[in-house]
This record gives sequence, C-alpha cells and structure tokens, in this order.
Amino acid sequence: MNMTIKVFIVDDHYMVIEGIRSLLQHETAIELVGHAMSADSCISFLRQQQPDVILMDINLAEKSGIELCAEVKKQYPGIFILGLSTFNQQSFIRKMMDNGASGYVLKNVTREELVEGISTIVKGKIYLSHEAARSLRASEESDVPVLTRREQQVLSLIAEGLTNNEVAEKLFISTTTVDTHRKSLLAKLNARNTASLIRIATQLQLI
Amino acid sequence: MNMTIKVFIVDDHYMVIEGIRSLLQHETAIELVGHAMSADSCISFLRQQQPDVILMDINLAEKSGIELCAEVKKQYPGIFILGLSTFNQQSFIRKMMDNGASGYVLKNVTREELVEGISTIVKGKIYLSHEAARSLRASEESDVPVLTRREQQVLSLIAEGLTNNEVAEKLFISTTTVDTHRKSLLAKLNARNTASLIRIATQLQLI
DNA sequence: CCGCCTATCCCCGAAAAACAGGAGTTTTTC
DNA sequence: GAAAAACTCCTGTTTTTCGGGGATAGGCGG
Repeated sequence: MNMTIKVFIVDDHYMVIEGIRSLLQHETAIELVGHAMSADSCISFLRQQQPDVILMDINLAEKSGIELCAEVKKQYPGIFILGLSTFNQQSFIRKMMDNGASGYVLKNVTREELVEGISTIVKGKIYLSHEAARSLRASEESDVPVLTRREQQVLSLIAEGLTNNEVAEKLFISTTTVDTHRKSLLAKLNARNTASLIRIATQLQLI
Repeated sequence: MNMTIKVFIVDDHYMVIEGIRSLLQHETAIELVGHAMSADSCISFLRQQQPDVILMDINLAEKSGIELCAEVKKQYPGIFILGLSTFNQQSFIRKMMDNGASGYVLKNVTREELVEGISTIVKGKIYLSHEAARSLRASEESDVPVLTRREQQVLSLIAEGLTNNEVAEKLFISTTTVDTHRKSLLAKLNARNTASLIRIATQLQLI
C-alpha cells in the first residue's frame, strides 16, 4: 500500500501554490498533479483527472472556496478536500466542513502539519490544524449567544435601518412583538441600545 | 551599477515565504538574504544586517505589519518596504503607505510584477500593483465620506453604546452639540437611524 | 475680505426606542 | 405527556433619537 497520494492545489495566489509545491517537493508519498487558480479551471481539470486530495483556498477570487467545495464533493465524492485559509474564523471553518471538506489548515502551517493533514484525510478521517481546532473550541466555549430564527430576522432588519413598526409590517407581526424580540436581542448580546447591538452583532458575525 | 538587490521577507506564513523564494530564485539581480516570521525577529535581524528591500506582510500575527513598517522606517530610513497582502482594501494600502512603505502588491501578484515592484522601489520610486492601484482609485471615486475628528470620536462612542448625554459628558461638550454631530453623521453616511449608521460605518471600516 | 468648513450651542415637537412587567399560544424537546 | 423554549401580544412610562429649524465663532484658502 505505498501508493503516492495525488494532490491538486486550488489557490488564486501564485506564490502560495509555489510555496506549497516547495513544501511538498521532497515528500515521496505525495505527488502534485497540478494546480488551478480559479474555480472554473479546477472543475475543468477534474473532468480529465481526479486527484486523491485537493488543497483548496477558502477565499478565491470569484466563487468562494466554500461553494466550490460543495460542487466538487457532489460530483466527485471520493475526492478529499483540505480547506486552506489565512483566517481561523470558526464561521469559515464550519462552513467549509459543512460543505464536505475533510479538514482545515491555516496558511501558516508547518510542512509537517500539512503532510500530516493530507495523509490523515486521505484515509477518510478529519484533520484540523492545531490553531483551527483551537479556534473552533474557543468559539464553542465563548458563548456566542444562540439566536432564534425570528430574532435573526428582526436583527438583520434592524441593521438595515428599519424601525420596529416597519419590521412588524414586513414580518406580519405586531409592533410590540418586534419590541419583545428586540429586548431579547439586547439581553442576549448584552447590549445597551441599538448602536451597541449592531456593533456587537457585527463583531460576532451574526449579521 | 549591477549590484544585486538584497531582499528580506517578513511573513508569518511559511508557505508564502517559500513561494516568494521560489518566485525569485532565478532572478540574478535579486538576492534573498533571509526571512522572519514575526516582527520581533525582523527587528533582530536588522540589527545585524540591512537589506535593500523588505517584503512585508501587512497582517502579521501579533504586531500589525503597519506598525512594524513605521518602526523599521524610523530606525532604517534607507530600507525600502514593499507591502504585501491578500486584501486590496484601500484603508490598508493607505495606512501602509502613510507609514513609510514604498509600495504595495497583492499576494496574487505575478513573478514579473513582483520583480518590477522590487526594482522600482529600490530606486526610491513608488510601486503599486495594478489591482492595488485600481482599488485605491476606486475608493477615491466611490465617495467614502470624510469624517472630521469630532465626528469620528462621536461615532465610535455611539458605537460603544453611549447616548448623546453620555458622549457629551465624555467629550466635555453640550448634548445638543453631540446631537448636531450625530445628525451630520447620519447625513454623511446616508443612514436613517443609529442602527444603519453603525452598520454602514462598520462596512466602510470607519469604526 | 468673503465664502467654506468645523465646532460649538440652542429650540421644538414628533417618533422611536428602552424599561418594566404581564400573559397567552404554539412548537420543540426530553 | 410535561417542561422548556419560542413566538405572540398587551399596557404603561421614561428616555433617546430624529427632523426641522437657527446662531456664533475661529480657521483657512482663494
């Protein structure tokens, strides 16, 4: 069972592709079969050849890596995808994993971690780099309040600048109900008023 | 005048460093004299040896590249700094240039552009990659409103959740004055109320 | 010197939000 | 099937914001 792992890279930064190539060039167990700098050229490549693993940047130019991830997984369920990003934001990590990625590493990974990640996911397991895993855990511990669907709707309409009355009209509920939701939003996000509510919600990426 | 240009890299992503090294390895006019993955180790290196050009990532782990840029320029005015970043946000570009950088390129730069950038700034000129220049121009055309100092102060205090009264106390001005500033903020940012004001200001990175 | 901008201050009234507190119905969860 | 959570609605009062105004004073550049 000493087959080489065929790896394909999708990243719109040429220097990152070169960097990965340089990191992996002496790994005999890994063979780089190509790279793409856009979602489209990735899809094209896959029609001709399927690698075992795709290293995929999360934020591509046009299509977000998250969409591409879902698309690839749908058509080629056998390919394992390792998400690659500068940011260790739990929201990104989660979205990527939800869309079928088998792992997530930050771009400041060491060669060892990258190799470990590739060889882990190719076995069908999940791999998260230390920092990614840590930030996921941190986000679960740091109580980012859970908003109900209604609260989210109300929140985003408030953020757009609608008043309680207007929100009420839009959602076909009473103004007082909107006010109630607003109150619980203030309470959950620990905000004093609308201004701090919107600021906090933005920081927590709830909007 | 065929001296090689001594280049030093500061980036906390190992694969980016490798990528740049790979991009520049065949350039005879450019010599890579080292790299650092943190602001501190960059400073340490400079105490022993000074390159002609530093390729500096804008968002390092601890210290932001913007601060490091100012620090280096203060101590070694002769070193030219080329900002390096994933984002082409005018705010970043501008801050970097304000702090003494001689240029700015995005990480999806081509080898040619990178080489051109390095050889341009080493002559004391300014270099902006096409996309960076474009986004700068775009931001100047798209009227991101210019806030006065007072308006900025008021805005950030409002965002923290202070009422007009509290802002007034904090800034030692009258409540009605704060209200005037608030009104001009609403007008400048084209906001209907506090909620949309904060959202828009956040999106425009004014907070 | 005369606009233009900034910063300061003031008034009024209407609208909206915040605060307090209660309460009924549906839906989810255990 | 009961408890918990989510969603709905209500009555008040107080505070804050918003939309109109208008006014003064200093700085800066044409």
